[in-house]
Amino acid sequence: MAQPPPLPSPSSATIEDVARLAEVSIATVSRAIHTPEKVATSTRQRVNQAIAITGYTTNAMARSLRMGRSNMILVLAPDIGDPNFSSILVGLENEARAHGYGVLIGHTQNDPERGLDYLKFLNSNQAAGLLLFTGHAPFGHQTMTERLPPTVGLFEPVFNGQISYVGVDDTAGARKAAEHLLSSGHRRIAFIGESRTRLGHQRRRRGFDLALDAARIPATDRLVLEGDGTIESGRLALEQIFMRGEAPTAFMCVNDATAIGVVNGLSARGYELPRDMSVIGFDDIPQATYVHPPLTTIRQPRSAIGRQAMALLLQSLDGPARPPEDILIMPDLVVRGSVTLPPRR
Amino acid sequence: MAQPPPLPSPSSATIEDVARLAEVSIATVSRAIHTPEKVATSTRQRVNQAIAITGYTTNAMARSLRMGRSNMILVLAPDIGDPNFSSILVGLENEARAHGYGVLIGHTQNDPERGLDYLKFLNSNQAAGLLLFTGHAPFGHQTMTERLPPTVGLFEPVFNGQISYVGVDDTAGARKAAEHLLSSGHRRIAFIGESRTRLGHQRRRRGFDLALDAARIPATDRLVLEGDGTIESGRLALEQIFMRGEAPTAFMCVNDATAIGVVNGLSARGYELPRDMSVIGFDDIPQATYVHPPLTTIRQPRSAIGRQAMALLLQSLDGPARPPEDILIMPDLVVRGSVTLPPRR
DNA sequence: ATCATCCATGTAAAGGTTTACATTGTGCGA
DNA sequence: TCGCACAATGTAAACCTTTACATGGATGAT
Repeated sequence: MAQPPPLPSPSSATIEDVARLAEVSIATVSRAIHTPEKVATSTRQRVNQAIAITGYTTNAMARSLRMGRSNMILVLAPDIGDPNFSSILVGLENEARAHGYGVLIGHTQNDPERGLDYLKFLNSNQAAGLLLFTGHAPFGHQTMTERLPPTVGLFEPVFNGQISYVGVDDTAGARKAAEHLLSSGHRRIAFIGESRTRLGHQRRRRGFDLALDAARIPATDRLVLEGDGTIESGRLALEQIFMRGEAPTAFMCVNDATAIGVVNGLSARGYELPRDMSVIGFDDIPQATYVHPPLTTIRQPRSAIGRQAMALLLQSLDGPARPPEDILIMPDLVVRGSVTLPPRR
Repeated sequence: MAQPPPLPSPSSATIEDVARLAEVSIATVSRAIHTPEKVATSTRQRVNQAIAITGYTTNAMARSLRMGRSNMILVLAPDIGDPNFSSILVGLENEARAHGYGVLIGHTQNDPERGLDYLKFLNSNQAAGLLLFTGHAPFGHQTMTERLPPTVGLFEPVFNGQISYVGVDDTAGARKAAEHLLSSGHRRIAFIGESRTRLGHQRRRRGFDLALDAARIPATDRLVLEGDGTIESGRLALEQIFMRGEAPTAFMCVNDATAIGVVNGLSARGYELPRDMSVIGFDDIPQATYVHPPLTTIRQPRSAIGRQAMALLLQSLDGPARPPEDILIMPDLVVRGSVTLPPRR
């Protein structure tokens, strides 16, 4: 008859249980786990057996308390639903896992109270490193970075550039987008989504200007409208343009959400796209494929950003402190159906 | 002249620093924080002052280690990008926060290895409770639930119903959807997304059958196609229907993603919707608004589910153990543009 | 004046690890 | 045979809290 399997201890086993069973001291158990070469083979075997029987797993909390450092990385995002977020996460996690780190996610909702909760988490050494999504400084801007563990920003700089960040080369990407419109023959182009606060969006504006400068399009021929990067803001900007009565032949939008707003607005006004108007976005979010027409846009190299950001973070965890470093990855143009030649006058 | 502000200790202050400064014992400090009524007013003031000066925040890890329980809730999801997830999260977090708990998110990607990492996290008492998204059992199905902290499932039952879950009443919701199609005059209706594994989807199928039974639609008039709930699966099922040459007048899809696949497929074949075909979905994901035509669907009461699930979890944290309990919330029909009368023959 | 209460505070243990240092025992060279 | 080096293991402190229990002093009743 088969023996019933050994009962796993109801509340999980401690290192002491293992030591007792293996008839060694707890120090030896710890060594058998972390520096096996310092333990005699026979002892090691007994310990491993005892671990198997008890089902022991080391209490990460006690471990971190003692070591003053955990092996978790905290990723803080203002909005988990951000379509950029979920795809970047996989890159982050793969890289972390390869180095023995786990990833936890915190959702701040741009609420400083919540940010503070996570700050306490960090101050208790419950995470060894911090990743900040989309340039938000979740603890209020005055936070001293000295109290934080090693930190890397994702997509946008944080804390006035006091820390490293990994992002896309917004200027170059935007320039590619604008050049695509120019080379399709457009001359009157509107830029939708001017921002005073978001650096990335400012850079995209700059890329737009660089391309149009190079093509010698006079500044007076450029329409620039403000927007906060939401679908609604795209629609709104469109209204303003039509109120002024100066319709361009193409729209370059600061991101895909804005572009979707513009596309919807144009369709609602009876324009047939892309015959009557061309629209280009930035980001390549999943929805970009499902708009009609599918959006031509600039693709965020998401998994590359995730991988590099985590790699950078892990370096500063293990290695010595290094000066902040900005890594910009070049994005690519994705041609779909929303850009064609301008209509004949 | 203003004094320079007191330097915050470089590595964060411990309770001992506070005690020294306030000239009391660490026990008194702890009491001043947690049971202030047991500390003399004057002492309490001195302690509070010392806390302010040192910038002390209690080390959550040491606290949890001592108390054998933390005040964090872990939410485990196979796919953070799931459009249901982000909106449910807010409900969860609000409820948790109101009771002094924080929320951390783990992304399992349906990878048992990652699941195991989070299991270690739990076994170290780093989270007091667990929330499982979409019926996935991230540690492999054989895991003994005894080792887990109090756990509640979201949307679908987990561990064969051994734990409570909060979800939508899929059967009733699907019935509402089917009845909407019936009352619009449809008689030949296809159900897209039959599943052998996902219970929620099976229930939706059942709601479909109940409605059609009640309307005395013979079983032979019902088309049922398999699908795994992805956009692609919707498109695929559509192909099969056309290959068989038995087009219905309406499609009831197991979820919105499937419905989007069907809508795209129909448009690609030149059908004009909703004139030629009606389509109804389930879930009401954000994209449902941006398809053409906007999708009529059944709305998941997301924030209610989040709130209730967290409330249920918190109850079993504080109160005594209770038997597993299933809470089903009734979803509502959202009428948009994808359902009309069937075309005349 | 004596004693019992009670309030405010301190002492010390416990929670589960890791690791510097101390101890033991073995083998080897002289 | 002695002593030394080194390998294997054990002892105990430290990480930072919380809390049961002990202590001391003041208050009030008798």
